[in-house]
Amino acid sequence: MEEGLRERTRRAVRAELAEVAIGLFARRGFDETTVEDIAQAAGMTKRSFFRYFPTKEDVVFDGVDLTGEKVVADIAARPADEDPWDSLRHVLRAWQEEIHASERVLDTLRLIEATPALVGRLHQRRAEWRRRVSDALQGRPGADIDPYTADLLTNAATAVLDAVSSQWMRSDGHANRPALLDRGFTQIHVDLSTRQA
Amino acid sequence: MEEGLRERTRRAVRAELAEVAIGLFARRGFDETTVEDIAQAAGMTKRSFFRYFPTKEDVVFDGVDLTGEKVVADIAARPADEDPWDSLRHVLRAWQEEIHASERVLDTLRLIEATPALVGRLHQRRAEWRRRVSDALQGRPGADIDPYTADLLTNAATAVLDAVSSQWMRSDGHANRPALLDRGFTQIHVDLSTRQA
DNA sequence: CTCGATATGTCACTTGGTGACACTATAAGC
DNA sequence: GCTTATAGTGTCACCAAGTGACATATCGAG
Repeated sequence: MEEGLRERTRRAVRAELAEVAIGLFARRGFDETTVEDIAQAAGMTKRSFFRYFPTKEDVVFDGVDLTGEKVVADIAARPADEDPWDSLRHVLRAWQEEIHASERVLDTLRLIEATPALVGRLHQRRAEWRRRVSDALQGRPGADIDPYTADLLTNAATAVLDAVSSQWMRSDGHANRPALLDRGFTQIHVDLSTRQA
Repeated sequence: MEEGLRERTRRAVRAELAEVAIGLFARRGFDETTVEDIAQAAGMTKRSFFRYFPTKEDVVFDGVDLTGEKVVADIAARPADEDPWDSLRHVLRAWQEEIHASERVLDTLRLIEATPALVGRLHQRRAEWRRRVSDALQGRPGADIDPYTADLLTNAATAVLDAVSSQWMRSDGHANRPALLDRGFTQIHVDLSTRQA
């Protein structure tokens, strides 16, 4: 039980740290804010900050986690005979609906877009995520998908995700993310025919 | 004319620096190699290294430049009434054929894949590149493409590119990049119907 | 030969990030 | 109530990536 308790308080500290950090970033900018600033504002040392987040960039992604254990698991849980493109659509749609409500996402995305280092970090995380999704697609029971096609599917899905985010920001957060996602998944088709090249 | 000359020697120095750096990275790893190591091996100071490359990461992308002014220009140069997806395919295919021959690309890609920092930097560069391509698509005379669709097209194209690279690495550089690209562009279709959501 | 631009070296500094060690508070066991 | 293990924190020293300022060397044009 101590395990759970510790985890809970740890998460609380992380959340507070993230809160404080985002605030400072929004006001002063990412590069202009030092880790020591954040730590001090949160009442701790620089060293302690790094006990909660591995890098300065990661504090931004705390709330808006795009890595999503959940997504990977959900893919695997989908009916095995479902078209993989549809599986991706369903899972990602559910995920979009979740974060659609969340406040702060818009600010966070703007911050990321305005900060090259954060763009890099985001895509780095997403690269890991994609590999796992791609594996999940291939690993489905009875799946007859070659690695190249699996990558194609996964990458195309993130292509839609990125376009959704861009459009959503263009609309100042007014656009409907799930609707945009649906539109993207409809506009893009992925053929599964392997025998071709 | 001095302009050109300076540019030429500058490029030579950059190339040498890149050569040396890649060599060290290959042997010792990216993180284990310090900028001072590189500089010293190339007969100069750490400070001078940074006069040729803005960051340690960038030295890796010197040869394999994925930013490609050229690609953007080529897009704009394509017949205005051509299907944008086909334009992308043609331009990227030509580009793939160019680098297909190039040695060192495989090593470089492996290095990138093995180094999170480089993955981040690669995608960061590519993000900038994509925005410009997307703009180019919309800017074509007579083009009736909304921003969302333009992003969708561009992102889908990079989705193919990424899948090609992955597959190519999986095959230890034996696979035919242009052929893979064609296959990807054929497997993925992008609808241009705007009126939908 | 002199002048002016450009490349380079030197030095000092900031910042992200890490390892080592000491200290404190808390919770469990006696 | 006292002891003791343990997690969280502070402190300090350190490395490496960049950056700005300034001095110096080099080299081509006049």
